[in-house]
Amino acid sequence: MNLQPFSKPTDAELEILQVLWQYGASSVRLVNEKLNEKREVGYTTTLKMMQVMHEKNLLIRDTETRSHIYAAAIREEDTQKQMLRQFVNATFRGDAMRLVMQALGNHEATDKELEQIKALIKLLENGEG
Amino acid sequence: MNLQPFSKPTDAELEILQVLWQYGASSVRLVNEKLNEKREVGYTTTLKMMQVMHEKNLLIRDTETRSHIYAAAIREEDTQKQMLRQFVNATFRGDAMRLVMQALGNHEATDKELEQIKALIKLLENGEG
DNA sequence: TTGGAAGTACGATAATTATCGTACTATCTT
DNA sequence: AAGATAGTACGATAATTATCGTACTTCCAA
Repeated sequence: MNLQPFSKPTDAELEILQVLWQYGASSVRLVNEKLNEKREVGYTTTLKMMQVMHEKNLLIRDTETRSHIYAAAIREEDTQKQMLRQFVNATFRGDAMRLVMQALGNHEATDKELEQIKALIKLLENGEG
Repeated sequence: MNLQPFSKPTDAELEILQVLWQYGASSVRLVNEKLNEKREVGYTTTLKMMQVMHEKNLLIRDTETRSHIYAAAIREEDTQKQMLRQFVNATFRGDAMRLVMQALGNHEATDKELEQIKALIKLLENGEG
């Protein structure tokens, strides 16, 4: 599965993917509106980006209806996983644990979150070893 | 401190910063050699990059000696912190805890690392609230 | 049935990044 | 002192990304 060599989406492409992951298959119109909640960007800019992403096989689309419907061609979790790996390598010289410590240390961890982590640690401690 | 608005270094810039963080102040020659352990890159390419980074205030340099000596102008930990924040926002929609869970889940955590995390959790549980 | 609204396609362009060739300069070596 | 060596400066360029204007198309509504 997932044979293509992963090519990191750009920041702007990621913004579009986020919208599609969050709201599911959508028109350019909707994506553009969501983007504009964060920053100003022209409609045709978003359109062009999504067309290019379609060519890059980052998006699939249905052109049956007049306003074409786009969806992410890659799964959010797979993408996150790959981007995380690259990020850790590039920024933390491959030391994932340092990243975790940083993230934990800076984050205002809630009780519930700490519980989650403790549960995960337990799993890891017993688990497949 | 750190008044400038943080502008994310590019991937290639980060590679150079990594060398300088790891080996301390260095000549272009040395940086280029280290880069070439990973991928092929021409000497003048590295030189030019470092000159540009100097203009961007990412590097400082000492031009006293014939072969100029460059050093990172930004601290590794500060940079990591800021990049981590941006990465989490862009890739995990701001959910740092999801990142931690992913990183922990994918990482083969050693006993020692789990101990570290447990210690950190304890700190967070008692600590400053 | 026609005119406007909403859509797509596509080319042009600006900005940024990465790359390197070439010219110039300073330093060693013999 | 002359030539080789190692360095810097800098301009040109390719590639990529982001942005948008304009032309064309389709559909609905008056």
